[in-house]
Amino acid sequence: MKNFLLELNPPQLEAVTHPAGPLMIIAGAGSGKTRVLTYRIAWLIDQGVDPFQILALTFTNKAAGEMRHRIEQIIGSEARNLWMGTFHSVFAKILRIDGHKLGYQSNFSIYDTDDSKSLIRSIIKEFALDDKVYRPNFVLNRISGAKNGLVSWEAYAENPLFLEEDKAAKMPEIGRIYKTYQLRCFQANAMDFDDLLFNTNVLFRDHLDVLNKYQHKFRYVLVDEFQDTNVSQYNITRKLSGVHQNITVVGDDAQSIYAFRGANIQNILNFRSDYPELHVVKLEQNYRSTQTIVSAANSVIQKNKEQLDKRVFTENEPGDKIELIKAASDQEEGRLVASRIFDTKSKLGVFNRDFAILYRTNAQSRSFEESLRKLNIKYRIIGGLSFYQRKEIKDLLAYLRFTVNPQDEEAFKRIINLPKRGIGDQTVARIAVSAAENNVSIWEVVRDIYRFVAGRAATAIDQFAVLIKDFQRYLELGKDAYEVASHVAKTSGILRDLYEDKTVEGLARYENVQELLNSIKQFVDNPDQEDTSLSAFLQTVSLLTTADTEDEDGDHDRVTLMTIHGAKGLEFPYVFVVGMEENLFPSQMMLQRRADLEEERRLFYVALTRAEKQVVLTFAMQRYNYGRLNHCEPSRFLDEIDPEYMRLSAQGLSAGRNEKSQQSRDMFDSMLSTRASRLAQLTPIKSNATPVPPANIAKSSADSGEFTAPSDLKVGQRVEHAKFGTGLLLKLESMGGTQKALVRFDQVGEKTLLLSFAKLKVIS
DNA sequence: TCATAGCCTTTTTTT
DNA sequence: AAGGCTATGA
Repeated sequence: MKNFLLELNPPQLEAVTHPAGPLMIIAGAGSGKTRVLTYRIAWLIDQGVDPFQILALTFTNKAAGEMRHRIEQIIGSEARNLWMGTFHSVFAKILRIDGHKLGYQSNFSIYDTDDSKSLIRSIIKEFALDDKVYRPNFVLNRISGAKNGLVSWEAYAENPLFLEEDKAAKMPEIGRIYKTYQLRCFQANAMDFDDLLFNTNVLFRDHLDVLNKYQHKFRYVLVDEFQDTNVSQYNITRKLSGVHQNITVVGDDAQSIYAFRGANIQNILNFRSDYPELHVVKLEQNYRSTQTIVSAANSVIQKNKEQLDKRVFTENEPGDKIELIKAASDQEEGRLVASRIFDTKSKLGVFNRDFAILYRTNAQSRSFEESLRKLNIKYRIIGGLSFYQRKEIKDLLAYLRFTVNPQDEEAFKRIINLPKRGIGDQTVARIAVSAAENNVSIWEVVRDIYRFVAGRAATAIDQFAVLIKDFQRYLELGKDAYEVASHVAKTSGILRDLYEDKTVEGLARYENVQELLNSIKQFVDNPDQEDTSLSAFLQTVSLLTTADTEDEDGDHDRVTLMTIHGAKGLEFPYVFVVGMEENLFPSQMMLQRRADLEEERRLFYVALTRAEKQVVLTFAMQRYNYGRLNHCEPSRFLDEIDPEYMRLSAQGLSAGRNEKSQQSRDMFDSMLSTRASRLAQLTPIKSNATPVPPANIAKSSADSGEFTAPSDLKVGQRVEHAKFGTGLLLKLESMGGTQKALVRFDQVGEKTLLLSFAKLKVIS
């Protein structure tokens, strides 16, 4: 143990060996945060703390696994007894044990976003509301936001602010939808992601014996990525550490990128007032990146108003400048990045695994996949449409879910007519009515269908019921997850249906199901896995994080492709941050509010600071989006990097063989020179420079952060749009912070424009 | 009553 | 580009 401590610098050592009481570690990018957290846990155990008494909450399950592994190397196999995992997985476990006090059974289902959305959609339909006004996505976000802020449906219905906002957004029924949604989840013995945290809060609030149990169990509570916790999560940790007060949080306000999920920078500030005895340690030395990268990242993040006082520095070598590459299209962007990786590999003798391509949206991965494949460069994609989101996988999982928890309404809807057994919407609706009339669950109707419904459809339903009862018998016999799952796959007809589909896609789907069965087998055969029940497997699957997905084969030498969100906590020698275009990064949706722009900037900061040796930024002039070719402008963030640390690359010039490419070359040249002069005009950023308001969005009204339309825009005016020409403004509409204008254009007819006031000019 | 073709809308990040 | 919804035909 002692030897390990020798490797640490003074603030790191201070953090690791802080004896007891509340501790906050403000850890700048690349300052050895994970190492400190790991050593601190090892140190605690070395000091005689029982691993059973330590709870560590991490951001991904993979991070937890790796940390556990490293601790094991330091102090031995005792480390297995640590409680470690994501908030969601740890508290799902606790709810399985104690959730019955809230009326849930321990086999409760976990609804994913699709399930939630589908339930919301059916409630909207049942209420005979217009789903164009009540957009399921919006409603779900609203409910999720309430739950993450610990607002119950009861409280929501009484809150004048929410009611006011909903009325203004023309959605006065959201409170009623929220209530029904919660009741339906409860009846289905299901919790969504937010419920796992919300219900833990309720459990700890209403059942002090339970709270007491865990308060005494966990003498030490540690929270990683604290800047990304929301109120609901914060409240749980605060309660848990209420007795011993031994809470350690590690975070960096500059890397807070989950406000859209309810994360609250304010938590860091609240923390100080909640724990007057708080000890604060700042880790400011960056061991990861070159001086250039650290300085460039600092020059960007300094534009944010909202941040703690901190000075990240490094003693590493200066390193290469940040390169900016311009591409004609998204396809060329892919080619340039791929060939750049190819060249760097052969020139410097580095490996695929030394490169990461980071983008803002998952959809951007395509062009890079194609060009990497062409050059025979192996890659892995993290996130995106993951394995577990594929239809055939979700279908089988729905069968398994329904077998474990026959109250699961969403799983039922998914499988009742799959494979096709002639049970349509009408029949399902009739079952639902029957269930409601007799005040029993849907499963109770299905399992005794002849008692409730007679007729042709009843036979088909009875067959379905017999099938499920057979699956349930397997569970009762104590078969493990693999035995049940392979039986279900064979007997349900899913596998047979896919087998008969001889198309390429059908074959792939068949293999996917086989692969799922393989992974269940692995789960069951894992010696570390104590609980090999189907229920345990389902829980693990539904709480997997994107970073948790394993490499398919043992080949680790791959270029990594992922969103910047997915790159949190990771590092790579060479990082490409691609798609540096206005409205893509920063995202169009985020530009409405000042606070959100700051979050996008933090995201850019995270992207830059992933790199050890070099950053390459790229942008395209044209990009396919929603099946359309769009013209793009370079991102404002490019202007925010101190030009001292940047270099424009001449790459992207395809050799001019004809007039057309000569033309585009000229355009590119002039582009480069205006770009260069714009960069040169920027004076280096001083430490307390005031943020420059973005020029091309409407001015925010003071600091309220609300978007306001120019006041001179009125219905009936003639307006001009850069793309669509002139027209007549028919209607102005504001909904939930989203502003719309309906314009009848002379040339192209009526169009609804989103947030495009800046591009609308009044001409009469 | 059900299945399918074509129309229409969406429009970020993740547990 | 993809998924949901509606109209149409079986």
